[in-house]
Amino acid sequence: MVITKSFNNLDADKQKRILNAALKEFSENGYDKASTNRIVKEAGIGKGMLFYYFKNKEELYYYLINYAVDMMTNEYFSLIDMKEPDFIERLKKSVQVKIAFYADNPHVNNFLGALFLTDKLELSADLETRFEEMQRLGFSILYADIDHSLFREDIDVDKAFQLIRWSIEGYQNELINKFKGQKVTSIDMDPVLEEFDEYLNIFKTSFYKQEGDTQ
Amino acid sequence: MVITKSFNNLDADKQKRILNAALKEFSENGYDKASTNRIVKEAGIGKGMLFYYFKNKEELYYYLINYAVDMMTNEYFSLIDMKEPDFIERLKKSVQVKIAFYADNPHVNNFLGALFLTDKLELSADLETRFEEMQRLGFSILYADIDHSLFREDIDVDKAFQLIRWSIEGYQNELINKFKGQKVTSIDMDPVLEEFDEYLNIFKTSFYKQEGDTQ
DNA sequence: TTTTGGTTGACCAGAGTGGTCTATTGGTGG
DNA sequence: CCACCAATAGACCACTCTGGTCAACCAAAA
Repeated sequence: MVITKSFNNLDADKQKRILNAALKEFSENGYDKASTNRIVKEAGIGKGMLFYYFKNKEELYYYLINYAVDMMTNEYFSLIDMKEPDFIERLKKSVQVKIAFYADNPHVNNFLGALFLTDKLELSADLETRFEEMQRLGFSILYADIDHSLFREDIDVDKAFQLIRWSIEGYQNELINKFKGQKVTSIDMDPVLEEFDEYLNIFKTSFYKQEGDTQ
Repeated sequence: MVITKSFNNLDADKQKRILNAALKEFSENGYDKASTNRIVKEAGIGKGMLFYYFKNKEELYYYLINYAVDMMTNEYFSLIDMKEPDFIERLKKSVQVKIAFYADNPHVNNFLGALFLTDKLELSADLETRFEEMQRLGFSILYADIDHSLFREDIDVDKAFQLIRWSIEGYQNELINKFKGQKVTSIDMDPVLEEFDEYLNIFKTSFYKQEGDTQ
């Protein structure tokens, strides 16, 4: 990564404004159709500055990939308790972390998601391995050292993992759609988390061994 | 809807090529950023023809909305067996219908999905009501006359519906991603449907009353 | 031979593209 | 007070792409 010293010396707020604007633009339109004009307008800076901070569109894009991967690993993954052996409990906590992360970085997830769907052939080898490492890390953070014995004997645990994960994703998307346009910080999360718990408890009562079950 | 007689008299293949190209372009880029140039290239027709068939971009878009809603109601919803009282069984069948529908109309779902997320303020009142009716129909096709008594007493049936629906959506997305770029017709669906059944059977064993349960 | 419906792509004005550069600001050191 | 310099804005550049038009062409019918 080239220096971009000038950008790194900016006050944190401005940095974030620019990065969020750029992440949003790229994740919504893809590399080619992303517009630097829209980025500077959204970020509230002059056109010249973007190319003062980053030598061109491409370098900005690479910077964003590094940034997004860093944020994901340091501000999200690292906060999840991998000691928790109960899959559903671990998920409950990870979702709370995710909400806080999303409030600060509303576009990092979408950006990385779009990057995942993109043909990565054109990425530098270094970036690609970093990205793949991040994916592996995300995987193990969800599944490593999970206590399989909590699940009923008559259901396939790996498939159950998937079902639970997909359900959470679906619930998330529904929330994002429902609260579209509202500031995350302005939303009262308590009833949301409560409802979320109810959903997960259904999985607990139906996928887990119940007290009194013959082992 | 304006006549567009010239377009309706085209042979069915060409119509479909044009409609599919347009549906794809609009669903991937939204109305403003959709390009008529890309549509005609993808459809394999001259630029002039598009504006010979449709008077302008806007009319094409409205035609597509009508078309997509029609297809959805007549070629998809109408083929689903609403007599089946078992929620999961009904879903199993509806997914098979959906796969066949998707093979013929790979972009209708995405187009309507994008339309749903769009701010519908700008749509004509007529189109909007048609669209909403379609949504209501889709809802009742899934949920009407479902036998709730199949479910265990200790879980919230409506929430269970959601969990199952989200799981199916997640599985679908995974498939779409996995087979991205391949022609749907070239895919061997048997193992897919088998795996799909296994997932749904997990729900059956865990959400439904089991034989021997005290009622 | 003329007419007619279908078809193409060159072409248009205007908007948008990534990127450059000049002019200006405000602060700092001498 | 001057000289310097990093930071900043946005007018501007050549170029591409936009939705839409239109003259020319073609095959078949009359």
